[in-house]
Amino acid sequence: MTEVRVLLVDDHPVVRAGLRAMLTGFEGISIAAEASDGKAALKELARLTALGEAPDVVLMDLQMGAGMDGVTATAAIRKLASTPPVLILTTYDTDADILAAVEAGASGYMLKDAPPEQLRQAVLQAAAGGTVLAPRAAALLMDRISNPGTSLTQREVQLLELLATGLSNRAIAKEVFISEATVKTHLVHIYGKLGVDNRTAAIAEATRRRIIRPPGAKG
Amino acid sequence: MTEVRVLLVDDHPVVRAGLRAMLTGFEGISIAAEASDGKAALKELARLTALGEAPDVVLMDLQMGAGMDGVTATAAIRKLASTPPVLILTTYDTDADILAAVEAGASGYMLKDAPPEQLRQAVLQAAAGGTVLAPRAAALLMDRISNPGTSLTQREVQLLELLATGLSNRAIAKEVFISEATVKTHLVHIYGKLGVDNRTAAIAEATRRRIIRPPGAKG
DNA sequence: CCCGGGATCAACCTTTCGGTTGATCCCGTG
DNA sequence: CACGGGATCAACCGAAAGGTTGATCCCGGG
Repeated sequence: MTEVRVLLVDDHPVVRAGLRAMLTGFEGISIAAEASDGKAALKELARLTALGEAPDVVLMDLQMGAGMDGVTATAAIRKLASTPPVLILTTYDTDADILAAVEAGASGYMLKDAPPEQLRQAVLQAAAGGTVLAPRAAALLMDRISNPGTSLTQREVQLLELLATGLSNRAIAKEVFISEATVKTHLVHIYGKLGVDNRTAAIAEATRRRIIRPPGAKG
Repeated sequence: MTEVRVLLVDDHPVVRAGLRAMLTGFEGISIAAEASDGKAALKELARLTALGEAPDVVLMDLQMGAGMDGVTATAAIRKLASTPPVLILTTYDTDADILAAVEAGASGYMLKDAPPEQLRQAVLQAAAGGTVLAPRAAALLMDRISNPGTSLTQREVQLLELLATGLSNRAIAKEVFISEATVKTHLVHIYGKLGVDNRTAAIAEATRRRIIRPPGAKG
């Protein structure tokens, strides 16, 4: 196996062209196939595997407008019998994105504005079975294990995200199938951890700390 | 005119590589230079013009993490003595993005997920002095001229910005030296114009429309 | 000169939110 | 098994926000 074969997954033709041009320009890296969303990626993966040409690494965008999103696709890929490493390549470095990706079983997390050389290293490392994280992603995970007391739980982050979309407590409750009382309890905890005393301040602070994406940002 | 010469402006190396690969693959289009932000674009423009090799069109991303943003850069370019057409190429089709771009003097507005052929047409048309708008952009502008009554006043935008920082009505009142009652009146007007019914939704909607910056965004 | 829109404020009422207390359930760790 | 943390819910209260009505002032355009 001389070459590292990559399966590109991104919904933007421009980005795919860029990654293709960039990666094929490197020694020892080639593009096995491309897909515009998660579902297509799974199909491509099956096709390549059947041909005995399974890719050595999947390069996956998290934000995809239509079709299956990156997290879902990553989780699905990791459940297959033969699972190539999935390297996440995304625009944002928010806590929620990073956590979701790692939880879904991604082998790495890189930002799209990374320099080409870093991207090359990441692809090779991931293909070799290694883990590669962008500095912020690594820092977040370290922080998460060192002092989990001050950091938000997954549930809290989830509610925070819904909060930022402008939903009321009641609407949030319906959205996640819990009671309004529980939503309020979570919010009080969130306010305490963030050091604020109302929902708008919580959104501002969480956005500043990059715990959530800016309200209205596409995902 | 033998070749349409393009100045690429985008902060992501991957996207630049994609556009370069895509555009240079077309007959009659070539890349004059590239820049990673607005300031660098102005510098490149000056350099190329001094060499007598001014580009025929500037292909500009609106969202750029660091440095001068696309709107500012577009406005700056349109103020020069010799102004090449600026074609906006962005990820989002939000109201304020489009409006801001057109206001800044852009000749066109395309989305990054447009098919390559559409992109080629757009570049050629813009270079020829024409106007080219993505369907949604065109629709928005039509709608905007037909009923302009829904736009926010300066005062309302100012209060929205304070709102997004997490301040209470009382705190906002103190901040701008008006009564809490007046703040509430303004907020009711804002909610009506944005089509929402609470402050967090107003922040989300205003952020989505790019009426205000995301809470906690870098200054 | 009158009209409209923007900004300002008050009074009033309803709904939502913030905060507390206390409780149950589940799960993983020591 | 006991303990703690996370998630769940209820009841309660005061504070804040949402919504309405009505009013004054200023300014610019028909």
